[in-house]
Amino acid sequence: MPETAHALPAEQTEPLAGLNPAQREAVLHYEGPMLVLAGAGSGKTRVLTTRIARLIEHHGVDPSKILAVTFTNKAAGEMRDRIARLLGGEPKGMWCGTFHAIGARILRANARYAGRTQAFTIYDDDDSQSLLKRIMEREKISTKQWSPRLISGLISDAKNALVGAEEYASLAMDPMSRAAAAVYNGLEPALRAANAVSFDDLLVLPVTIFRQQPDVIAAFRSRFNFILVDEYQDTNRAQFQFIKMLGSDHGNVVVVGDDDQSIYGWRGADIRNILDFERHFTSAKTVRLEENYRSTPDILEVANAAITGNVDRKGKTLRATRPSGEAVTLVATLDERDEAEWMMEEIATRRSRGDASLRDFAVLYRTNAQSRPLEDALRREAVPYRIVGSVRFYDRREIRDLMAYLKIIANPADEEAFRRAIAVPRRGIGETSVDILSRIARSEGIPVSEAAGREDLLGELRPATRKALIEFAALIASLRARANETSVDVLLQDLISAIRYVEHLQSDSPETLRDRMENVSSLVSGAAETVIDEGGEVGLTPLDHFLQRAMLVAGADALDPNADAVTLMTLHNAKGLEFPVVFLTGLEDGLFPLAQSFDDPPKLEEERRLFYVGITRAEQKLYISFAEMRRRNGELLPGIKSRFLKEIASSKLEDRKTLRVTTMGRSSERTGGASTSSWLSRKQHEVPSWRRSAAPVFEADVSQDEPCYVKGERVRHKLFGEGTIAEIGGLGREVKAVIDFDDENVGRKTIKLAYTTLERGFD
DNA sequence: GGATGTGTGGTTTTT
DNA sequence: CCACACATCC
Repeated sequence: MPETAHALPAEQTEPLAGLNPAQREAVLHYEGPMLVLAGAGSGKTRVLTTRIARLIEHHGVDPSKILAVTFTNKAAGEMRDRIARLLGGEPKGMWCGTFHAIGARILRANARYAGRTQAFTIYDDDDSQSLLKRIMEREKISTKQWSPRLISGLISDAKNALVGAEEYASLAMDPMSRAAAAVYNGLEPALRAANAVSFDDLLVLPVTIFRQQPDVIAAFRSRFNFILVDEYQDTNRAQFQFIKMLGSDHGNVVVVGDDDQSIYGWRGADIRNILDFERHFTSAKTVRLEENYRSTPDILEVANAAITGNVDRKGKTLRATRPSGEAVTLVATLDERDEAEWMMEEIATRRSRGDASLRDFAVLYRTNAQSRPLEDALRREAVPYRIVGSVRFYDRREIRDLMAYLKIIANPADEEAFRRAIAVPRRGIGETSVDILSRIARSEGIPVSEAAGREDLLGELRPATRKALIEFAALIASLRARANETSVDVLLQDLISAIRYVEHLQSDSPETLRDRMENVSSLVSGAAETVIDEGGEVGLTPLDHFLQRAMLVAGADALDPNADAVTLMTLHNAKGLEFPVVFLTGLEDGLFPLAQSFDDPPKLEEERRLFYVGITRAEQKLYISFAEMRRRNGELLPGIKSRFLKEIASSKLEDRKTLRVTTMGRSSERTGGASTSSWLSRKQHEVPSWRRSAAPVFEADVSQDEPCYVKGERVRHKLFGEGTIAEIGGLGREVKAVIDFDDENVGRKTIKLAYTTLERGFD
C-alpha cells in the first residue's frame, strides 16, 4: 500500500528510519508471538515488510522458513515486491499468499491423503451449487423447500467451523439441518469422485491432513519457523486452527489486524480470534499502531466517532499525523439518480481545479445492485470507470465455457466441467443423456469423460447420441494430448478453433459478440502470461497452474493501478485500499446498515465496522450521501438517513442538500410535471428545527401499491407509542403491519395501515 | 434435443 | 427489475 510512497528512499537505505516507536517495536520483535493491532492507515504493510526483511537480513533467517499470509493475491504480490526492494532481490523460497492459495499448495503436495490427485479441480460456488443440486435431486430433497444456496451456506458454515459431515449429522435436529446433513454426507464422496475440492476445502482439508498425518504436519512445522498473518481479524476457525497447528510449537506467530475492521463474520470469520489472541498464544506481546498516516484529522474524527458505537472491541483511537483539510461532506439527495448526478458534479468540479485525476476517486456502496445508477451516470458523461467485483471476469459465460474445457482436459474426473463443456456448442447431447451416462459411469466406477469414449458401455443410448459422445471424448483426448506439448494460450487457441467457438458466439448472440470476443482474447493473453509465472514445487503442469490461479483470483486482484478511471466497488472490496477522494453512498437505514441487522447486535456492529472501513479509505476528502427515495428490486422505497450518521456529532459533518432536495422540500403539494411519481403527492410533516437535515417524514399513504414501510423500521403510533415493524404485507387498503411496541403493556399488534397514521423518521 | 416463451423468486457482503 | 428456472412446443 502506497501510504508511505514518499518514504521509499529512506526505506531502501535505512529500513528503520522514519518508523514511529510502536512500528519500530513491532519490527524489532524477533521470536515469540505478537499481536499488532494496526489501525487503518497506520503503516502496517510497512511494518510487516520491514520486519520480514529484517528477519532475513539481520537475523539470518532463510526466507524459505517464512510463511506470510495475506488477504488478497494482490496484497501478497505487493508484499513480495516491497520485500524484494528492501533486500535488493527476491526472497527465495518464501511462501506468501492467501490462505486459500497456501491451502491449495499444501493440498497439491498431499492430495493423496485427501483422496485426490494433484490435478484436482477447485470448485467455485457455482460449481459446488450445481453439484449440490444434483445430490439433492438424488437424495429426494426438495430444492424448492430449501434452495441449494441455503444448503450450500449451511455446509460452508459447518466446514469453516471444522465440523465434518458425520458430526454435523449427529448435531442436526431440525428438518432443515437434517436435509443439509444428508446433502453434506453425499457431497464428500461426490467431490472426491470428481477429484475436486470446494473453496472451503482448501482450508479444511489441509487441517484434516495435519491432524491425521503426523509426518506431514511435522515437516511443515519444522519448515515454517516464522509465521505472519495479515488481516487476522477476518480469519475463521479453520484458518485459526491452521495457524495454530503450524505455529504453536515455536510460537513465532505474528498476526496483524484491526478488530474494528472485521467485516467477514457472515463468512465464518470469528472476531474472537483477534480479541482472544493473547489467550491463544500466551506471553504474546501486543503492539498498537494508532498513528494514522493516511487521512486528514477531519476524516479521522468522523471515523473515530463512527466506531465508538461498538461495544465488542479492544478500543483504540486513531491519531492524525496529517494536517487538517477539507470537512467531511454529508449530502442529502432525492433519489439514486440524484445521488449519482451529484457525484458527477463533484468529480467535475474537482477535476476542473486540475488537482485530481480519475484514479483518485472511489465510489463505495453496500450492495452490488447500487452500482447501476452510478454506472449510468458515468457512462452518460463518458467518464472512464472500472468496477471491482460484481461480475467477476471468470464468471462470464464465455469464460466459464472455455474454462470448463480446460478443466475437463486437466481433470478427466471433473463432472461439472464435463456437463458444461459438452453442452456448449450444442452437439445433440442433452441433460437426460448425460444423466444416463453419469449413472453408467458411476456403476462402472469410472469418470464420465472416460465412459463417454467407451462404446461398449453406451448400449442404452440412441446411436446418434452414442456417436456424438464418442466424438466428444475423442476431442477431449486430443486436446489433452496437445496440453502436454504446448502452452496454455496455444491450447486455448486450438480449443477455440476446434469447437468453432467464435461461430458459436456469433450465432448465439451477435450483439454481444464483440464484448465476448474481447473477453476471450483477454483470457488467451492472460494464459500466455501465466505460463512464465512461478514454477511450483509439486511438478504441476502449466495448465493446472493456470486453472488454480484463475479459481482463486479475487475481485480486487484485478485492479489495474495504472488505469486512469473512477473506481466503483462494494465496501467489502475496498478493504485495504485507499483513495484521495471517497464517495460513501447509500447511507440509508435498511440499506446501510441493512435491515437484517437491526435486531441482531453483533450483525449491527459488523455493519458499523464496515462503515468504519469505508470512512478510513479516504485520504483527503470524504463524501457521504443518502437518498430520500431509492428504487430497490424495481420498487420505489422511501429512505431515511442511516442511524450511523446520527451517531456522529453534526459539528463533524458539513451538511448539504442537492438542489432537487431543496426545491422538492419546499413545494410539498404541487410539484407536478413529468415525474408525478406517487411519493411526490405525499404530504410532509414539519421537520423539527433542531434537526435541519432530517429526512422528510411521510404520512402513511395506503393508496400506493408499494408498501411505504419496511420491516424493521421504527414508527410511532398515536395511541400505542413507539415500536418496530416486525412484519408487513398485503396490498392497497389491505396493507397490514405487525408492530412490536416498546410499551410492554401494548406488546405486539397487527395494524391495518389504511386506518391509522404512523409517524416515522425519528431517532 | 433444443428453442422459445412465461413464470417465479430473489438480493449482502466473497475466497 | 432482472436473471434464471421451468414448461411448452417444434
